[in-house]
Order: sequence, then C-alpha cells, then structure tokens
Amino acid sequence: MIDPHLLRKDLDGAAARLATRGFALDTVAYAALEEERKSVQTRTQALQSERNSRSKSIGRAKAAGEDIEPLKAQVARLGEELKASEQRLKEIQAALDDIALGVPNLPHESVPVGNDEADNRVERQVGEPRSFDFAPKDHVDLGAALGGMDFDAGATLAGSRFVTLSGPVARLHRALAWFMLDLHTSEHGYVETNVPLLVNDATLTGTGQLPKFAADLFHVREHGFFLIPTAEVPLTNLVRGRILDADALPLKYVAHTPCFRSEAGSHGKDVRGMLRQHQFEKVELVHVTHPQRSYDALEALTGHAEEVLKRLELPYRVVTLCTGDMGFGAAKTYDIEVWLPGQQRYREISSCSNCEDFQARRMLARFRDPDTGRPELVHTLNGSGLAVGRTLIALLENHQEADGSVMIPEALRQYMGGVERLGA
RNA sequence: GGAGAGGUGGCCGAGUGGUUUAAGGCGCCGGCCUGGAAAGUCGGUUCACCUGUAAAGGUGUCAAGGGUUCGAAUCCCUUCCUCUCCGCCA
Repeated sequence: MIDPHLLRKDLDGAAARLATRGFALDTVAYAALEEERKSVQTRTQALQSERNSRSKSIGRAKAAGEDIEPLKAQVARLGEELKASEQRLKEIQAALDDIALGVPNLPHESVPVGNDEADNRVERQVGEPRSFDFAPKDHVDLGAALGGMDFDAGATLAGSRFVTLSGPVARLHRALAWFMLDLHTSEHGYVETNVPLLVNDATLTGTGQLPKFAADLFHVREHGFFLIPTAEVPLTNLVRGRILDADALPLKYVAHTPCFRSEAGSHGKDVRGMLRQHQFEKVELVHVTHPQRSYDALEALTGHAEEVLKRLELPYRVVTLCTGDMGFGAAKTYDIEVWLPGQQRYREISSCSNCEDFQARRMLARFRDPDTGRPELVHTLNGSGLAVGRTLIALLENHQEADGSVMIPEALRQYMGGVERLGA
C-alpha cells in the first residue's frame, strides 16, 4: 500500500507517477470518496463522543437514585443516527481500502520509465556466453539423453507443467539447493528458515498477492489456505504486526521451498521443458531493513544472488526493470538473467526487489525509532537466490559437452559425491 | 475429530453491565531527594485513526468479527489461536 496521506496531499502527483507504470488511478472517484470520508468520520466521532458522555451521565444519575427513563429515551434517538453514520463510514472505508490495496507501489526515481521489457536497462554483463563447436541442445533434449527428467510422468501424476526428476538429475537439483543455502547462510549472513507452504489470506495480503492476484495462486478452498507462490510471502510476513527493536535490524532470512503458481494467463508461453512449471523450487532471500539502508541492501542482496551464478560458472547479466515491467509491490527491481544456450538468449533466473514500505504498511511491520520513540515502518526486500529449476536448466545447457554429458562445476562437486560429470 | 479450560497493556495480573481514568505490581522514561548512587517519593509510559498550521481536542482499541443494551473487557452468536485429556497420525 502506498501512503494514504500522499494520496490526500498530492493525488495528481501520485497518479502521474503511477501512470508511468501503466496504472490508471481514478482520481475523481478517489477524491470524492475521500471528501465524504472526512465529513462522515468527523460526524460519526462527534456522535460517539456525545453518546459516551450521555451514557456516563445516566450511570451517575442511576447511582444517585434518580429516574433515568427520560434520559434513556433521549439517547436512544441518538443511537439511530449514530448507527447509520457508522454504517456509512464503514462502507466508505471499505471502498477506500479496496482502492488502496489495488494500487501498485510508486517507482523509485532511479527506475527507467518504459512500457515493457524492451525498455529495461542492462546494468552489467558477467561472463561470456560460451561458443560451442557443436550445436548445443536445450535442457529437454539433454534431460532425455541423460535420463531422469520425465515430463510424461509429470503429466500422468498431475498434468501439464509438471515434471518428475530422478537419479543423478534429481540429485543435481538437490545439490543446487543445498549449495545455495550453504553459501547464503555461511558466507552472506542469512538465517536459514523453514516456513509453512500453506498460508492464510492475511499473509498474502501483507505481501501484496491478495486481493488483486488471487487467480495466480492455488487455493485450498475447504481449509481457507493458499499454497505459497514464493517463500517471500511467509518470510516477509514473519514481521507482520510486529514492532522491532532498531538494533534488531537488518533481518536476513533464507529459505528453500517449493513454489506453486497457477500460471493463469500464460497459456502457450514457455510450454517446452521446465522453464515455467506449476511447482518449482526456489531459494529465497528476504531482508527487513531500516528505511535509510534499503537501497544498500538491494545492492547487497543482488550481489548475493549473483555470487551463486559466478560460482557455478554461468554467464549472466543484470537488468533494471523499467516502470512498466515491475511487479506490483516493487519500487525498484533488478532481474538477473542467465544465458541459455538452448534458447540463445538471456532468461530471468532471479528477481531482486526493494518494496520500500509498501509491504510494511500492509503488514504494519515496524521498528521503534530510538530518537523519537515512535514506531516507524521498516523496508522489505526480496530476491531469488536462485530459482533452483531454472539453475538446473542453465547448468545443463551451459556445461554440456558434444557427447551429451554435462560437467559439474567445481563448487558443486562436494554436493554430488565428488561426481565431475553427468552421463557418457 | 471428541471433551474441557483459557486468550486483558512491553510483561505479570485484577476486573460478572455504569460511580468521568482497565486496580495493583514489574519493567522503562523523567522530576524531587543525594556529594554521587541505591532506597524512597511524585509523575509519565499500548497502538491506530480523525480534526487542526499549531496548541489542543476527539474516536476506536481487553484474540477477531457480529449481536443485545442508553451504556459491554464483562451478556449472546460465529471464527481464530493456546493449553490439558482422548482419538488419529509422520
């Protein structure tokens, strides 16, 4: 949620900034609602104040043994008006909340203005795409040759956009996740966290998936749970409703979890292979920071994700998403894109975002400012470090040999029982 | 899943319809006292929101949401959570 005070003070300015990311705020409707809110709320509170003082005087009169019936009749009439006023206020507040919860975050000033991914800005490229002296296969063909990547079994067990891994490929998948967890916990200072994979709607509202993006989620209706689309959701909500000590910041969490996405609206997109699945695994990084340090934290977090690719010897580039390409809650996002020889292009493998106080306001996640003694909103950040399935794809495709075998990078071998090569 | 007991402020804890302030304690902050401290003593100390330039005033908040009532922490309903026992289960 963006600051409601900003919408009151500078509605048109906020609307202009939101327009750069393709969001049209109905300023006329909002201003009208806000004006009515002001008068109805003031009136409601005045009526409540009067009811309170009159009821107290009834209490005093009764204690003094006086006849309270005339007084009661008087206040009863007040009650009707109050009830109607309260009801109207509740409706207006609900309408305002409805709008506010659907407004995306304001882009940071450093974010390039643009419409789609064509307008993203490349920040740096690390490593060179390898030149092959044979025609590189994509991960589907490599997986078929190696064995242990079975899309038919995935379809049989569940449906399209599911896969079954087995044998050395399954182990490689596990090795990647363990390697990432170990790197982030032992060298980057994250606290390993194991979280619920089913969460309630308050949690999803806190990080911004609800109420607007319910269609992207799997919903276990009879129990009221949703499957998490990313560990960002439970990790960030660890601070929901809390007032933290200032010296507890920053908090840095890492979790390895499955992620579940309905992929509504992506029919026909990335249907081949395991690039876009209903279920995939991800190692997720979350920071909770002091508001003045969140942009330093974004650089650090992005660097932590990049380090995984460096150690796995995978070429990648970092791009800053333009205003039109950013996710709902982000003020600024770096995407890390890995080179995929099978597609001859860079593909997203991590997305690192500073949400500033957008999620914190929804969650009421705060810290106590030691100078003022007042609670103040924290900033929250999240990033993949990395998407495990896509890292598996990248590793197979980048480290393949002409005979269909795949070299295991040095950093990963201890997680593979010393195996240096898959297949052949 | 069944039966029972509970949920009150940063913490402990009293409070079964009203007597302008949720008692009291602990912790924390400040004043007084002291050479300085401790002890003592006095005061302050949830959070959110509204009106207001400000000073200030007001509303809500006793797990959450409804209801009854002139008035609800207190009575009623629903939901959530915690604990104990039973059942089931990894």
